[in-house]
Amino acid sequence: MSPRTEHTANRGGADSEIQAHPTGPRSRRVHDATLRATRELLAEGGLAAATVDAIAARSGVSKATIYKHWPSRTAVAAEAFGGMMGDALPLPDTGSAVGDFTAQVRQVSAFYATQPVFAQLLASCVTDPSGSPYFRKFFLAGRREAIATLWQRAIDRGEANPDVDVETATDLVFGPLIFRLMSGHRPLTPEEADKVTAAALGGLLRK
Amino acid sequence: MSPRTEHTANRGGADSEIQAHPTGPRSRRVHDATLRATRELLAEGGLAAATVDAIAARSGVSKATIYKHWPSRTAVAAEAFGGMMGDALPLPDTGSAVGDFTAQVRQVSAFYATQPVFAQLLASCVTDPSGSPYFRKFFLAGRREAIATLWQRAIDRGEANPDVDVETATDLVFGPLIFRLMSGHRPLTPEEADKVTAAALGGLLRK
DNA sequence: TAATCTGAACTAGACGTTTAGTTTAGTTAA
DNA sequence: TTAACTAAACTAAACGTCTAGTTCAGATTA
Repeated sequence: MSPRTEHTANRGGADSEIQAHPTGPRSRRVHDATLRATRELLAEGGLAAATVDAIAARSGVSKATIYKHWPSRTAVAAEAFGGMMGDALPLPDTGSAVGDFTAQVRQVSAFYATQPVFAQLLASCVTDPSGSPYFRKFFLAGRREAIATLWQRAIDRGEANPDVDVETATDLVFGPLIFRLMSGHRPLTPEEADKVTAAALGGLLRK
Repeated sequence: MSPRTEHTANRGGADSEIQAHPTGPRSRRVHDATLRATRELLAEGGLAAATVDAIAARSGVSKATIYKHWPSRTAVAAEAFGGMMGDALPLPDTGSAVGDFTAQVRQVSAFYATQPVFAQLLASCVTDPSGSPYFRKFFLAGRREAIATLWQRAIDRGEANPDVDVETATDLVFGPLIFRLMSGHRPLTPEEADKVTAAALGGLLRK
């Protein structure tokens, strides 16, 4: 079940930070219309164009109702944009850890570089913490799952260092990309992606 | 010479993205007063408290003049806060690459975790690109220099992998911290910092 | 005198809230 | 079966509040 088509209200549990919202057939239509309009606006003009007024105007859903379903503009945008990342990033299966990680980091790097909305959303979560759970659920969760799969394969093959946990491994390969994305001190080219992957896999110290 | 006490206007060159500004004795006073007031406001209430009106009111410098010296609020805040990072992060010298890097990453991690302004500034640069050069000059440059020193030592001792360039090494150790800082998916504790350092130094693959 | 700064008003735009009234889905009861 | 009812959900529009950045006449100072 994709999170994008799930409309059941959330009442506690692992995702308790995600706001509960009405769930009837009317609400489902409203929910979908809001997300669709938001995706269009994000594609056209980035996060800045997806103001709540613009979303309301285009979707035909009133502002008051939008705020019944989401806690903030950032949350709406994160849920709306979230699915696009997973769709754009197929899970590689090259037969080796080096191949798998290299391919995945290149893909993610290219996605970041060509989709400014990603950086805008991440930045928005800093000033609007209510958006963070949405960002994690609809954006990061898929990436972390993908890496977990690659990692387990590498462990099974005896290629991965079992002293490293998968969370640390994930952050080690994606962290540098995020850093560059945010501060802009280095480009996000495929060559740079490969250098990061090689350094992460091989380590900084001499063997 | 510290960047914080440098008041010469910038006319082209490596920092050409930094805006030129008036340089006489009056301007120097104005410049300093603005930065001092901004630092106070940042310390008291984070970036949100350092509005341009508040900076003008506290410093006695008018808004119009502030905008003669900096291109945006983000730029003022980045220059104002920049120096505090270097001051808080002494360069370690433990005698080994593992020791040096572990110490430095722990320090930086603690700084990020306790200084919300850092994340706020980084986020602000995404929506206000004119702030990025200031952030890089007054924030990142010092960190990159520090790592360059540690890295050169490690190379000289034969500990570091010479196939990795210092830029990649820097991003590999700090990237994961930045990533966690922005998305909040993992805490920035000393234990986590050590795990990141160990993974970065040793690599993800089995030896 | 000529560059620089002040002060204050002004523009433009956003978020999120509120209010008053309407629509809908579903349930009860005749 | 069908009519009436109810509670939840939605709409529309205005409102309050905040902020970044601009403009300009006049005072200050190097």
